[in-house]
Amino acid sequence: MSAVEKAFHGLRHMIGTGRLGPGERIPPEGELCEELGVSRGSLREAVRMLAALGVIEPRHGSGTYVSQLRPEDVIGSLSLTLELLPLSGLLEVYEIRRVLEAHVAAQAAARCTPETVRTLFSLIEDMEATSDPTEASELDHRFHAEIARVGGNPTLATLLAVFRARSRKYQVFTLPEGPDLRRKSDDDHRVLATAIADRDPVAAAGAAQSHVAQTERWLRAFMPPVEETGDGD
Amino acid sequence: MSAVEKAFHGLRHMIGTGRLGPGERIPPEGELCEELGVSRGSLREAVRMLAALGVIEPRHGSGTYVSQLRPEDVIGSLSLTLELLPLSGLLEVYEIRRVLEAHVAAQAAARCTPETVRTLFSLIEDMEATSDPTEASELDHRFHAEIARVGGNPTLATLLAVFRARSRKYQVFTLPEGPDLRRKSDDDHRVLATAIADRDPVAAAGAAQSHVAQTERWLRAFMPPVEETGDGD
DNA sequence: ACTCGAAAGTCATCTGATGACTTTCACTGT
DNA sequence: ACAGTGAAAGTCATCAGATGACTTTCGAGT
Repeated sequence: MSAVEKAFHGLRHMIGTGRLGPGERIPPEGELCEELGVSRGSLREAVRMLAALGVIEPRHGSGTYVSQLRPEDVIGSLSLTLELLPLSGLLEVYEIRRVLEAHVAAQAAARCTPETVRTLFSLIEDMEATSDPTEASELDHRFHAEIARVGGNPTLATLLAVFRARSRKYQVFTLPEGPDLRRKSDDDHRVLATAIADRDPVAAAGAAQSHVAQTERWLRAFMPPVEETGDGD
Repeated sequence: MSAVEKAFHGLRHMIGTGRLGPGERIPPEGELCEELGVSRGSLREAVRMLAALGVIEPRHGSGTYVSQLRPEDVIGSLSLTLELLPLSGLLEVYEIRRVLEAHVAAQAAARCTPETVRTLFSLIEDMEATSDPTEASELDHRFHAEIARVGGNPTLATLLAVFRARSRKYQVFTLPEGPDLRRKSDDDHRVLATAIADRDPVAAAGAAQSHVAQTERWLRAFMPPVEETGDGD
């Protein structure tokens, strides 16, 4: 086993066995180097790996701390890499997103409060009122994030936020067809918000699913022509 | 921006813009250090971060290569960290797993072939025949993996495999109640496989969902008594 | 009791040197 | 001409030492 791997697994083991708990500060570099039997350079590389994965968090001048180890912490690390995926792979992600958006919509319908309804329709009105595609995209994000929040599962809400962030990079609303797409999108939002307000989980799930499916079709339409070069390695 | 961040974002940008494509070898450390304006140590830390995230892959003596950038590549990185989550956070993950297992079961029911049916029932028979909890757990994994594979979305199959790997760490089948749990689990499997064989997506989804929910209840029952200390930061 | 500054502790970075592994290619023997 | 062998170049892996930057702590002074 290489030195970096030794340090990486050693640290992971300390956290996994509870020797280092969430939020706790880990020993300084010098001590860990001695205990793990690696140089500072190798240890630092292992620390960076765990930091990239959302497990620990170095603070310059203070020390290195274990994260809270909530699912959101480690899922957030996906946001750094998901945007590197080619569009072809992204469509598989969309199938997952479609299923999960439908689920949170149904959950939100079952749990929604009058205040939630007010918030959702307020966001819709702002969305319909603005002409700035960037602002519209931002409001769209907040609309879906609110539904996910009401759904009651922070981990799932984070996961969907990561998926959406990737989609937003495409900025479909800035295309020549943008206004048409936005009109259709706004309609979808009203149907979805109404289903939630009616506390109708089945209708909400259906509306959310077809909304995501619509976005998926747009991306398909605007993605570069399919390359039939089998992606064999 | 720190030196490591500079290198990290620089590399990520090269990959994101296509200057470095999937499978391609990236320039040697020396060149990248000069181009990015950081020392070798800082560059190596950035490389390790991207490697931990499944984006690049260093090969000793040969060079460092961009991964294929399939969704599975980056999702696989979660398997290193998901097992560090405390059980409380894991239950949120279970809700996601439940929804997605139901979806792949329905998909599998819609797409299944006679060969799939044979494979599934063969696995079930092996599962019922063995008395070794570890082997049973392994067969259970293969059973669900086969369904996910037939579901047709490799990304989703990988994601579910990661979730299951975390659950298997608990080894519920080795508990005193293990035999009872296994009997119930085996029944669930037969119901699920039958629904798939009948090409009945609705029944398959329901069976998968209740199977996961059952596992979830077992974990809840065996998890340490709930700590009511509100987890506010 | 409060403010300020020095000192200690810790992470961040750079430089240089050496080792290990892979790949390439010229050389040698058949 | 061909195959096998071994040396050499290229590349990543690791270590060691020194310096800088930032945070926290604590004591002196007001």
